[in-house]
Amino acid sequence: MKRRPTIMDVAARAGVSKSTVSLVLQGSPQVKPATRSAVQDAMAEIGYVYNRAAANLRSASVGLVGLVINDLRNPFFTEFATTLQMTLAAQGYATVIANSDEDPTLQAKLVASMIEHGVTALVISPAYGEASDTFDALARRAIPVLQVLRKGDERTGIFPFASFDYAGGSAAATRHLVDQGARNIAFVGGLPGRAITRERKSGWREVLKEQGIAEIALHGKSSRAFGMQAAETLLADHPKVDAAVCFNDLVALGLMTGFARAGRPIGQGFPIVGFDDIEEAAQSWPPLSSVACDIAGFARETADRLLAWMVEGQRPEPEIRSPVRLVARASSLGVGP
Amino acid sequence: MKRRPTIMDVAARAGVSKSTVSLVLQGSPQVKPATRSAVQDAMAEIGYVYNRAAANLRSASVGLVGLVINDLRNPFFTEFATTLQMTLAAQGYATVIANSDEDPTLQAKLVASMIEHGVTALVISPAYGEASDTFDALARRAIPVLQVLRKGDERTGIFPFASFDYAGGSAAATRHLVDQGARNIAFVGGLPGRAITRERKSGWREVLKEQGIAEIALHGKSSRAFGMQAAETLLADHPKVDAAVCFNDLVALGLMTGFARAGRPIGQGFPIVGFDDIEEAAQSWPPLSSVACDIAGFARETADRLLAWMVEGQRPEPEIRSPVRLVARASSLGVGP
DNA sequence: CTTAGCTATTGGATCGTTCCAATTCTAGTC
DNA sequence: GACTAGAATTGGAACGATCCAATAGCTAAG
Repeated sequence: MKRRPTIMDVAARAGVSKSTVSLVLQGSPQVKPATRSAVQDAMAEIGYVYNRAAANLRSASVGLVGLVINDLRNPFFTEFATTLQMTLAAQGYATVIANSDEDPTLQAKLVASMIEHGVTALVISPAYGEASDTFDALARRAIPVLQVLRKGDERTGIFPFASFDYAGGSAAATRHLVDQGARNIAFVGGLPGRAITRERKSGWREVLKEQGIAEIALHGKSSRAFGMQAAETLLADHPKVDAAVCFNDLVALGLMTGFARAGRPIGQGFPIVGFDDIEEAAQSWPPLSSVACDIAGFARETADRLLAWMVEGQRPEPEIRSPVRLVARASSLGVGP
Repeated sequence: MKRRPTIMDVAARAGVSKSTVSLVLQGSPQVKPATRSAVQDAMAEIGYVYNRAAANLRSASVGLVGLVINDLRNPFFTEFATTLQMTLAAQGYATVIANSDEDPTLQAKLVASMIEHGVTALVISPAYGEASDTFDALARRAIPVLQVLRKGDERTGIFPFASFDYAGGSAAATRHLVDQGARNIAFVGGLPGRAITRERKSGWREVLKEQGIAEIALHGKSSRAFGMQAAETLLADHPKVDAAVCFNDLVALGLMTGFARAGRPIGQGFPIVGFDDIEEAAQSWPPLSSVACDIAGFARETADRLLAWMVEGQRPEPEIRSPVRLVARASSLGVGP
C-alpha cells in the first residue's frame, strides 16, 4: 500500500511492458510518441519516482560527485563548493558536499561513505594530516579524484591538483606595496610548514630578495583573531614595519581592526594587501586591497575538468595553476578614511 | 579485472558463502569469531567496499539525510549545515548538503534528485517562492521532512517547523536600546512581506507600542551593502533616529561601516543591535551587540528530532521555537572606540 | 498474398546485496 | 554410537532498475 511504485506498476497502468517504461525513462527515441505520453501520464497518476539506486546497480555510472572540503565555514570554500555544485547541477550531476572540518579521521569516514554511496568522481580539498589510506582506497577503485586549492601530504601526488598561482599573486602584492613606497613589508598569517603558506610566502620573499629587504613574518591561524593579535605584535615589537602582505583577507581584516583599535587606521602610511578577495574585502573600511582569486570561475573550470575526465576519460594535467589578479583598494593606496 | 569486488568475491576468498559475508557486514553475533576474522581479512585483501545502493535496494532505509539550504553562502546557514552534518555523521548517517540559492526551481530539482537517491529524511530551509509541487512530492512518499529556520509558503504547513524565537529576541534587543536611553529606534533590513521579517519586526514593534514610540523601518536585502546604504538614508532623511535594531548582523555591520565612513562611528550615542551573533560580530570594531542564536545547539537539537522521527517514528510538534539570548557589546553600550 | 526491412515492443537475465527457510555442524546427553 | 538442541552456515528468492536478443507490428515492394 505505502510501497513506493516501481516501473512495473507504471507499466501495468499504462498497459505496456516494464522495458518500454525503462526506455521512456531513458528518453529513447525508439518509443512511439503516443506510447511515451501514455507512460508519462501513468507515472504522474501513480506518483512514480525513479529509483536511482536500483538503476545504478545494473548500469554503473551514477552522476554523483563527491565534494569534501576541509573547512566549509570559510567563505572562500563555501563559495567554491556552492558554485561547483550549481555548475554540476546544471549538467545533471548531483553533488554531495561534506565538511571534514580539518579532521583527517572524519575525512576518511566521509570519503568511505561517499565511495559506498557510489560517487563517480571526487573533488577534495584535503584536511592536513595523514590520509594515505583514504587516498589509497580511492586510487584502488579507479575513481577520478581532483585535488583542489590545497595539496594533501606528499603521497597524494598521485592525483591531479588544481589551484591558484599563489606565488605569483603574493609577488604582485609585494611589488605593489614597494611601489607605494613601503620598505619593511611583513608577511602576516599562515601556519608554518604548510604548502599553501610556503607558496603564498614565496612570492613575497622573492620580491624582498630582489629589493634587498629583510624578512619579517608572523605566522599563526588564518583567522581574524590572529590578525588582531598580529597588529598588537607588530605595533609593539616591530615599529619599523610599514606595510604587510597578509596570508588571507580574514587576517588582513583582523589586522585592520587591530590597527583601528590602536588608533592607527590602516591606509595612512601603512598599506596592507590581503588574499582571496572575499566579498567583505570591498565592503570593509577602508576597502581592503586583495589578491583576487576568481573562485566562481575556478569552480566552473573544475567542473569542466571533472566532466572531461568522467565523460571522455581525459585526465587533467598533474598540476594546474589558475591566474590571480591584484585588486588595489584604499587599504594600500594611502587614501585615508 | 577492474570490476569492483562483491561479497561473492570475498566469500570465495574466505571460503564461506555470500550469506555469511553478509552477516559479517551487518555485525551479526551469529557468526563464529574465527569465521568473522577470516572474512574481514579477505575483505581487506581484495579491497572490498560495501555497495550501499545494492543493499538499500533490498532493505529499505538508507541512513542518508538530505539538507537543502536556501543560501549556503550565508555564514549563519553554513554553520547550521556543517554542524548538522557532523552531528549526523557521528550517528552513522550521511548527509547530502545542497544549496538552492533562493531559487525555487533549482530547489525542486535538488529535492527531486535527493528523493531519487533515496534520502530517508529531509531537512529544508526553503527558498521563497512557489514550491507546492516540491512539497507534495515529499508528502506523497512518507518521508520525514523538517522545515528549519524559515517557513516556506503557507502550504508547507504540513511539515513541522523549528526555528528561533525571533520575536522575543528583537523585543529584548529593543528593550535594551530603550534602557540605553534611545528614543527613536529604527528597524533596518529584512525584505518586506516575508515571515522572518515579520517575526523579527514584531518584537521591536511591540516594545515601541509599549513605549509609545513611532515606527521607522528601512527594508531591503539582508546584506552588508544594504546596511551601508541604509546608513546614508538614516543620516540624510531621519536625523532624529538615535538607535537601530538590525534584521541581521550583516546589515548591522554594513550600517556600522556606513556610519564610520560618514565620520559618525557607531556606539557613541547611536547604539545598534544585530541579529544572529555571527562570529564576526564579536570581532568587529566596536564589537557588535547581537541577538545570539545558538546555531550549533539548534543544529544538534535538529539532528536529535530528526533521529527521533526517523528511528522511533516520533513526529515533532508542528512548531518549535528555540530561545535566543541578547549579547550586549560595545556597539550598544555607549563605549566608544 | 508473401516477404523483406523497418520500427516498436517485450521477456528474461543481470547487477550486489539482504532476507528467509533450510541445512549442516558441534557438543552434550543418554 | 545414536540422538538432540542449539549454533553456525548456506542456497535461493527478492529488491527495482537496465540491457540484450528476440519478437510483434507495420508498410511497401514483389
